[in-house]
Amino acid sequence: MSIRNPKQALYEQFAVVAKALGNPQRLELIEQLAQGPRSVEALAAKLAHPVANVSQHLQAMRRAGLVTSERDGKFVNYRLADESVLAAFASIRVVAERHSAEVERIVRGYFDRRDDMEPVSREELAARMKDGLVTVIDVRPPDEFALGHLPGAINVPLGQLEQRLSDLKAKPEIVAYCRGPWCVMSFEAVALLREHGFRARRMEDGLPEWRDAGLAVEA
Amino acid sequence: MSIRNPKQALYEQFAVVAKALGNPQRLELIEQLAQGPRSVEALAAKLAHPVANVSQHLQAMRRAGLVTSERDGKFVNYRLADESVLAAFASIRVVAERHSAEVERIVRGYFDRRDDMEPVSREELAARMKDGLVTVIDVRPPDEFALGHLPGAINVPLGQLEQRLSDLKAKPEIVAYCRGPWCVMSFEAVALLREHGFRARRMEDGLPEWRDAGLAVEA
DNA sequence: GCATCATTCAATAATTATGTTGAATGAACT
DNA sequence: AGTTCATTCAACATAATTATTGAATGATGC
Repeated sequence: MSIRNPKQALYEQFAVVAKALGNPQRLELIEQLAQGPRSVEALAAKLAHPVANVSQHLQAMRRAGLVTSERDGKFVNYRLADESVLAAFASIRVVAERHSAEVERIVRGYFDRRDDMEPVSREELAARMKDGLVTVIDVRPPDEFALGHLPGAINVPLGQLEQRLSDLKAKPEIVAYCRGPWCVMSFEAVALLREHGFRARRMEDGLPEWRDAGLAVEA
Repeated sequence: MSIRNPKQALYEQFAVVAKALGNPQRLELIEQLAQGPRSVEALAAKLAHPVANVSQHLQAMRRAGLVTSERDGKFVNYRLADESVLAAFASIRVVAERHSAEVERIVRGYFDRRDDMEPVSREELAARMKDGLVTVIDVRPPDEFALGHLPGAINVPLGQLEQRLSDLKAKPEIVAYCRGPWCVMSFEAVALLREHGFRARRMEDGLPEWRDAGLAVEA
């Protein structure tokens, strides 16, 4: 159909946005960018993908309005257009969690200790932090931690957690968080901590959701 | 990459859902299904597309978990999996409205009287309806009206509006609504009513949003 | 100016999505 | 049993997406 009415034209534009979200690599880029702005090179390193490939995906997302870019010296930094992009990602995740048998299978297979983990909600954690009853650890890599983290959180990247167990104060409970609701690292951190006798839980969401909820972030 | 970690596998599933939303025809089907369950034939007639084509799109959406189907006699009725699908659609629409220059262009070109139209919010309309100060007209086709509409609304399909102007009581104001926020029919209805001297406005959302907000629907 | 280096472009090949056509399926009814 | 008819399947052609490679761009700093 060559002649389109305005409604069809609008729907095509909505489809452009959805299409831009319809690729696992781009979703991973969004998760990374939700931590903070990044250069193409940094993103390529994180995802372990060729730079040209990442650049193309970023440009596709820019065309769709999901991200913006800004040159800084010889680097081009990309960032999420705004929080509505993360909201769209979240709503797609909800649909998948509710209706995809495959998601359920993956979660069962790899996150089977999930029910044991009794995730802590943002609100609950904020309350417990105020009482000083909890040690909060951020298991993301240091560069992501540096761009913002929960107030008072200590940065213990997952790879170093085992060696640094003695650093953790013997508060009643340890809460681990990372990039977002399905970020694997906090699951593994909690499992490891429990193996060593700590009382540990996950925060339900990651830093981006915490920030979007208007809660305080330390830089 | 043939070996995938659970995170990548999850992201692939999220991408499946987003991809299923990444097609204008499927989005139109979702808008239709948001009005109520429909058979393949009915949907094909609404969209003026071949039945086999619509069937394939519906099956793609079913695989992605967006819709469910149920046989009723010789018809197969499809319906949205749940309200999270409409929420995902809405969040994608928000991203497009905020960041797509093309969407802005379309809206300017075809909906340029939009600012004049001072849309009525659901809450405001609900209040005015209670006071009996407003005539509510549903400009959708009769079959969609029959599946549910605002309490007290009268069904005046857009094509019949001009002939039925005399039916409209001289209440202080007429409010028109249709399928959703970007449904063209309510815009055109308001423009036509104003040309004939009526004081008319649009409701901001459509019936599906009204229903999802928990407000009363008449069958 | 010239070299460096992050990013983008261009060209290719492989895969996947899309629309069309006509035939197959399968439930309902005679 | 056979007919009808809504839906689905199968096969094909076309278009779009994706990853990969190497070259081009363009800003920086010597």
